[in-house]
Amino acid sequence: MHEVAARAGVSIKTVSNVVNGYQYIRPATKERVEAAIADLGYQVNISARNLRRGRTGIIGLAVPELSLPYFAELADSLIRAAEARGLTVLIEQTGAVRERELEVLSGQRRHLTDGLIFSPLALGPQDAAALHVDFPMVLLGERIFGGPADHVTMNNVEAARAATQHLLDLGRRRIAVVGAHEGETMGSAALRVQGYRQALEEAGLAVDPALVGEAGLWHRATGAETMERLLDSGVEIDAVFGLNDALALGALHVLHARRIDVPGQIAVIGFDDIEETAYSSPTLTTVAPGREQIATTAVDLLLARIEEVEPDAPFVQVVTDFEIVVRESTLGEQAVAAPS
Amino acid sequence: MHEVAARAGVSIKTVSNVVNGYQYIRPATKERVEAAIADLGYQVNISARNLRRGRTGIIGLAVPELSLPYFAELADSLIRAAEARGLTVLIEQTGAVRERELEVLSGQRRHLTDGLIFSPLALGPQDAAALHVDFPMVLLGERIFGGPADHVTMNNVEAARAATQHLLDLGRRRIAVVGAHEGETMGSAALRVQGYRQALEEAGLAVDPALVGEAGLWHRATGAETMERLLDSGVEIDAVFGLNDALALGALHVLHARRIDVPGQIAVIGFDDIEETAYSSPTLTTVAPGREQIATTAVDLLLARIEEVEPDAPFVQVVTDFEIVVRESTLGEQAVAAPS
DNA sequence: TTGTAAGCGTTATCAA
DNA sequence: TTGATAACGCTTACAA
Repeated sequence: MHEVAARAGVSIKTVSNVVNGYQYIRPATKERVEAAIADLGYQVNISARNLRRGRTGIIGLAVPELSLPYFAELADSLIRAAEARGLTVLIEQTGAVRERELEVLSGQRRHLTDGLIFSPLALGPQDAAALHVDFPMVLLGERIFGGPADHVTMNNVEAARAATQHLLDLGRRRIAVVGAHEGETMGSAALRVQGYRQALEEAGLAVDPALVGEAGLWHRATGAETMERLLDSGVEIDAVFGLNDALALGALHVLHARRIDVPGQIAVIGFDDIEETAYSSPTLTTVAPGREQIATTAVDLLLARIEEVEPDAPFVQVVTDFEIVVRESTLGEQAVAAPS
Repeated sequence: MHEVAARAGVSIKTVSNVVNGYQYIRPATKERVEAAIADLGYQVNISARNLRRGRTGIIGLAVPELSLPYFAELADSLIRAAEARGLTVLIEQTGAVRERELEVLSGQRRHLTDGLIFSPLALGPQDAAALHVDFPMVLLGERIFGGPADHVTMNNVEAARAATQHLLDLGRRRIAVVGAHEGETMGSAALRVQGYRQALEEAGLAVDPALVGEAGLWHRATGAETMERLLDSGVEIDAVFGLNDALALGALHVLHARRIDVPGQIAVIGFDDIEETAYSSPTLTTVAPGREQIATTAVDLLLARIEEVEPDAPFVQVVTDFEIVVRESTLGEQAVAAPS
């Protein structure tokens, strides 16, 4: 910057002003400075700017793992939303491990970022205190209620109720769940099972515990295992509600391997609307949670906190929309137009 | 840091020494400083350190998009590898758009990072000059040859030859390709088609141009479209080589929709070994490129450049191993043990 | 409209 | 083994 100033015959302050688009600069001066910048190929040193400004323009994104398609697609949307607002995203993977999720809240990386978008999966009620952080943070997902931070979530209960209702409307009565977390009272699993129960009760059906399959991790592999356990138990099943798409796709895999017709014998619905669901065989009916809306809302909320638009605004909870996307796994192959 | 120094009764230099694990500190002094750090909950200011050290501890990762499972899984591995070496990863999405790929090489973000791992998809021979950058960079993929940077790649020709050979070994003779890029002479598409041709020629078979299906983007949707075009053309086909898994899965989707038995009528093989291939119906035979090896190699190469272990070391090209993973889409359902 | 000078929180140099 | 002091490159009062 000194070199640029010398070459343009001005002070470094003026160079700084030009670089930062300060208004009151004589056009001639500005031109000279810009010429000097171009000649020397000067670029501002971001570290120095960060130090002085106390901001980095980077926001952290903490997710379980990018190899889970839902989080990969979410990260994609968040990166785009952040970029549109001049922010860069630093991704941290927690592996859904409690210790790592706690680290995210206190770690060194927080000094590198202006704020954090955090999708916790392992934190429990006992960790509520750790969420009282002194930096801007937006929580994603359903893990925390009344949390001490802005929070973007969807109406899980209602969405799960609608998904179950969709199966009931098709005449299914023996609807199994894949992915329940026994003993949990908060988090996506608990809420979605709650919606499932509600729908059944409203239809005047009892909830058969034998139909509720546990799966700790929500991966394809655990979905497959749970589906096998359910089938092996001999319980009667005419539909499956996978609490996320990965679980549902794992279940679909097992049903295919056992030559069980989907949706003829068993209809399947998932949750998340990851891209893969439009291409599986059969294609998977699922709940679309409005990923873009979640991403832009989260970034906007975080940016408002970072810029202290309203310093003492109370923490908000934004509930996003959802939609049931009907595909072959519940309606059959004739009824749904193939994509592509 | 000043406060810590005051509390411990030492100079800030000593605090700095303790923080950085400098060797020659009297244990008593060290203890006092550490106590003061704990009391005050002090944490070093990374921006200041970056400014002074001229390094940020962040490396950039530029990929087309995270919603493509291959790149999501690659990013996952790279983030883990970087973390194990004390580095943080900043992800940039280029959307496989040439302008954005060029931006990555010159953009402001480069000042935020110590180096770049770059997986270009759109740059062509005319952009070779832009790759002469003055910061540490490691290239991934097959887009550039003799590039002016370290380069991690796999033997695409050989891998594609092996994939085609696998189909030939099964007795298939009318092997279609999905994903070719006409007119291109470098890049994964060209190399993989080359391997395909080699295998056919070695088997004494002619290459039928009608069997080579174009697909610009390597997504499920384009794979589906290309498969439909091939089928509609009426050309005889008994096997399909998807140049990546997304294309192959898109093709699989169309074959399923048209009630064409896989692998009975048409066998299918993909390329990349994304997780989804182990759960599709049928599961997909594919080429596994050794993702972990690619990730750790890339990070190690980059770190060596950043740390200038050997300042003038010539650029290296590391060729990673591959393996054919045989699943139902070529062998049938009886022959392969199901996962889970 | 532009310049001067202070200071952001570290680390590096060199002396003690 | 430790301390004083000078950078690192920028932004920002404040002054001119």
